Order: sequence, then structure tokens, then C-alpha cells
Amino acid sequence: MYMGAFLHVRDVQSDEYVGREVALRGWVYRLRTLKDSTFILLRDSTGIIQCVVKRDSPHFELSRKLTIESSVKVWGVVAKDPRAPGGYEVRVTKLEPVHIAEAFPITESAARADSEILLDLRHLWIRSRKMTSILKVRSTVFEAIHEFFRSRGFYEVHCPIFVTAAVEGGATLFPVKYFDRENVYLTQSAQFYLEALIYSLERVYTVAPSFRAEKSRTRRHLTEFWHAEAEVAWATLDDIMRVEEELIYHIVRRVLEKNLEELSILGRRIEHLERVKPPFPRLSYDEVIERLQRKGFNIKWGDDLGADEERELTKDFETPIFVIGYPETCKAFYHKNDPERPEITLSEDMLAPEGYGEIIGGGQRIDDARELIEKIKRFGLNPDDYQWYIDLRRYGSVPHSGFGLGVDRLVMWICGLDHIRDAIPFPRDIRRVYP
RNA sequence: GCCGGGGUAGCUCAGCCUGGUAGAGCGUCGGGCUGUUAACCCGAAGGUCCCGGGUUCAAAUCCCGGCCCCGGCGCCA
Repeated sequence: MYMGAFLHVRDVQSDEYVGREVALRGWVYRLRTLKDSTFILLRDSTGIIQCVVKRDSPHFELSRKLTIESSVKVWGVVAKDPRAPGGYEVRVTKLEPVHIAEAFPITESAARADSEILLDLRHLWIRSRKMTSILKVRSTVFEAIHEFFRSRGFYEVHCPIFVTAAVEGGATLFPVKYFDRENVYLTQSAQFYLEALIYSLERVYTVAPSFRAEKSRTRRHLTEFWHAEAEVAWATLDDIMRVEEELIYHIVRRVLEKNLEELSILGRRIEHLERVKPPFPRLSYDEVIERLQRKGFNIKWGDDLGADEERELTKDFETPIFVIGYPETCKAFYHKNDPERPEITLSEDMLAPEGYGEIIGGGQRIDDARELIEKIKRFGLNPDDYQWYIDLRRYGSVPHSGFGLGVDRLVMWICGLDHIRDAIPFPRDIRRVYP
């Protein structure tokens, strides 16, 4: 009887283990009971392997009592067998149920229909191959973000979640009951705090949740999403775009190195990802408007790009693209206006291909106090609400730029998902805060 | 906020237009099956047809009101 440590499914699926006795533990993924054999497809965090219990085994009766998702410990000999899914199986010598699961409420039909119940039963659905694969990719994405910034001399910083003023002018804030104080909200962006931090650390980034109380009913919106934001002292619009495309390139490359199997389970064609290589095409807003007009869109200079427009635009490209120089009215007040053309801003959006749309918004910030105050007023806002932010321009102000990446949207695009909800284990949207 | 779609068995759906005793597949349970691959075969149990009102001899079906859900747009990451 093998008394060694428990191994993982992935480890034993190799010729090296054929003929050797191993111990595994995990959950019953599928169960097929025939007259003389029980086939247990055993799932753990690394994969799935078939375990076979024959009628003459003293554990045969026990194997008949298992149910889907029951947790079990299995001992047996690894065999190579073309009849087994994956090519390897375990011929069971000992079986020990840890917990016999009740009838699992998620059925094949619900999974295939991608139905509502998968969200109600999210705490169970995250065990699925689909969600497991996405979450592994997501983990790589977050790892790669930290890797990238740290290798480029950025300091990781942490900013408050409770805030008192909006960053995005129009976007709605979630009010929070904060003792007896009024006007306390959940943050929409760490940007203002990052701007404060560049005066000591120069290059800073943070990865944190942001909250938007927009009543958006689309497959690209969450009310709570993960935001990777960076801010760089002395950086121009051009400098920051270079950081952004290198970041995206690094993330995509890491996923291609580590998650080919997961992408395959998700049915994601990797050509889309292999093509991603900087520099990304840079299109001016002016150029984009012309392009869209030529395509027959009813859009004029000064209009913001709608979802349909973005979708059509990105169809012409195989990599993410930048759209640069939006009119002042299309962007939040803190964007610096172009000194050469004051009607436009030194702003940019990065749009993901295949119709996925905006994943990054960024640009150069206003670094002059008077200019900032005037623009705040021009936007119908009250400078009193932004005192400390304006203050930053009074003590050694420097040109600086930054951006915010919607990490869930990036995961959605990398995995080729239909809905942003599946890019995060427990999504929060306009209706859903459970489970 | 505006526009569209939907709510029928545990799950996924058909039935609704054209009113007449509630259906299928999957799951569950029982049985069978020479190694299964989303196994297969036989059988059984399983229903507040979202809620309320109306029309009618008769309503899942037609009409009115309400509730809930989904998607698209706007807004944004």
C-alpha cells in the first residue's frame, strides 16, 4: 500500500508514473457506472483523470455510492490507456469518500444554455472547467501586471476606497453610510491619489477595485471592477502610451506562455493573441471620425464614440489600437488640453480588437493650477470640491501622465468571453450582489 | 433613463398565434448494460403554467394591471 504524499492529477498524467502507485484527492467530475466497472472522472485544481474500479475490487460497492462532486481520496496504479480520456487512468486499489455530495444542482442543460441559474449558483459554478480556466488566466494577468510594473521601476501603492469627491465628472458614485458624515462614497478611481504619490515615488501603480453606480445593462459593465492604474511623473502622452502597449504585450505574452491549455478549453483562438505586438496603431480622433463617416456612420466632430462605432473601428485592426486627442467635451476635466489645439485633449483610449472595445483610458494631466481651476468651472463643477487635488499643482508641479486599465475587460478579451461577468468569480452588476 | 425579449417539472425548453383534462430532453430514483467518453437502454416519481383581476360553458393560451429577470443603447474601464 502506497503511503506517500498526495499528488496532483497533472503530475501523474505522464509516462514517468505509469505502473507506479499514487494517491490523489479531489472531486467527482463525472461518474459512469457499468455492470463490471465504475469510471470516476476525478477533478482537482490541476486537471481531470479517469479512475477505474473493477467489480472484483473490495471497493466496488463503495464506488457505486459516489455522486457528482463528492470529495474522495483515491489510491491506485497509473496506467496508460488510449480508452481513457486524456490517455492516462488510475486503476483503483483503495477508495475513500471524504464527503458524499447531495445531488448537484447545476445540470448539463443549465451549463450549456449558460443560463441565469449559473449566476444564482455562482458559488458552485466556479468549479466548472470554463470558470476554472478563466480564473487561471485571470491569475496570470494579475501576476503579469505586477511583474511588469515592478520590473519597470514602479512602486506599488494603495489608495483609499472611501472618498469624498468624484474623479470622473459624470459617472455616478455609490454613497456610503459613514458614521454621521454626508458625502462619503466608494472610489471610482485611484487616479487623484496616484497623482499625489508621484511627487515622492515618481512612478506608481495600484491594482484595486473601483465602483461605478452607472445603470449600465451591457456585457461590458460591472459596478465593481478591478482597476490597474499607473501614474508617471515627467511623462508625456506619448510616453504613457508606450508604457500601456508594453504592459498589454507583456500580459498577453505571459498568458500565452502559461495558459495555452486553458485558452484551448475556452475555445479561444490564440492567433488573436499572438498578433499583439507593439507599437499599436495610433489613430487621431479626427481621423477616426472621418473613417466612420466614410463607413456611413452618422457622426460628426465633437461626438463621443458610441459602442457601435468602437466595434466597427476595431474590426479593421488585428491588435489593440489607440485613439488619441478626443475633444475636450468627450473627456473628464483633468485631461490636459493640447497647447497647439486647445479644443482637443492629450488623451487616449486603448481599444481591444474583435469588437471588445475600450480597455484603457489615459493621457496627460493638467499640471497648472489656474488651468485646472478654470476647466473645473468650465465643466460646471465646484473647485472647492477638489482643493487638495488642485493643491498638487502648487508645490513643484511637473508634467505627468497616467492611465487606468479595466482588468476584467482585458481578461474578457484575452479569454474571448461573451460577457464580462465571466471574467470575475463573483460579479457585481446593476442587479446582482449575491452570492 | 429609453428600446426589445422573457417568466410552464429540479434544469433547459416546446405548447400560446388559432381557448377544450400539461409535454419533451436532461437531472433524480429503481432496474439493466463486456471500457464508459456530455455513456447508453427500460421504467417511475415530479407542475401555484410569475402574481392579481377580467372575458368565456371553459384560460398556460385572449384582455387589463403589477412584480421579477435577460439583452441592446446611453455612460464608462
